[in-house]
Amino acid sequence: MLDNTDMLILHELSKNSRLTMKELGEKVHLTGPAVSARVAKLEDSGVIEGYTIKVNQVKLGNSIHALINIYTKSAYHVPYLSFIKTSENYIINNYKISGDSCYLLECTFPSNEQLDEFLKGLSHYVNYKLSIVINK
Amino acid sequence: MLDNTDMLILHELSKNSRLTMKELGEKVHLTGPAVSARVAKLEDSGVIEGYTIKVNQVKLGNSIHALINIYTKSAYHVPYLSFIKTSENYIINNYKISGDSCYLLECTFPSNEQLDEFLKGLSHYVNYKLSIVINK
DNA sequence: CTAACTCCTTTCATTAATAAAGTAAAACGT
DNA sequence: ACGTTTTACTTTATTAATGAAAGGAGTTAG
Repeated sequence: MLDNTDMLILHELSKNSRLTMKELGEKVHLTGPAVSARVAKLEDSGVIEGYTIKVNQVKLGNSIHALINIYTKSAYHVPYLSFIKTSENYIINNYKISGDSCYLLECTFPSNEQLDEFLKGLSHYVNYKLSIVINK
Repeated sequence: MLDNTDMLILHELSKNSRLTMKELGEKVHLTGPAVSARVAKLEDSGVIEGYTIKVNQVKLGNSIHALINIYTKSAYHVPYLSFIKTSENYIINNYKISGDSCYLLECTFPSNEQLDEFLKGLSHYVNYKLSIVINK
């Protein structure tokens, strides 16, 4: 399915997805058109889901990175799920998980005020346990 | 510092970081060179930290997405940190966090065998609580 | 009022992307 | 074993984007 060259391509594009096909080709020892065809295949097969940027949230003013374990009070999760949709700008990920809690919610906030506001709303729907990311 | 156009640029590049400057310019109502200069500024200021791809880990054969709460036995974290460096291929993120546990470790594995192997090694250095991502 | 600065557009030369054609090797069926 | 098809690549040529340079409009400061 995927050979070593494909893995190299994924590795290089993970490091820099704005490489030109020519540059990428040089890194994996192929010509531009050849590597371009491989990348198109990786896109079509869904291995490459998209191209994106890493944004420094702190420089955007979002200095608080929070991980919130969610414990739904009832088996009915819809109220929680629609609540976090209304706060989409803060949400990075919402993982449904096995184990202790039902979800792990990853968010960023500009300050404790917005975090507090968010938690106030959240507490209407679920119980939670808050962790703050200190590093990495 | 950042105006509305910059935010639009970040939004569009988050959706697709391989847009040409011309295409990006059309989306934010600027010419190619103008938007190119703004993007260069965002890079220089560190707001844009890099360009990357979203890879479908399942299609890569990594069907298990694990979140592991780490409880270090001693205050000395180095053995744990060097252990996860030896298993770098599985690791996505290692967050140092406040709250109950010391770290939240995010990893992917091809199968339970590799996960089991990893946990066996991990248990020499720390206590842990394992969660598996079911969705999103 | 002018000078300096910022932010943009336009133009143009350079460079990359893309489509098309051709080649070589591998896989397939008979 | 043979010809056919497929796959993966290179080369070439056209089209399109990038990037540098020049210039203009609006803003700020002296």
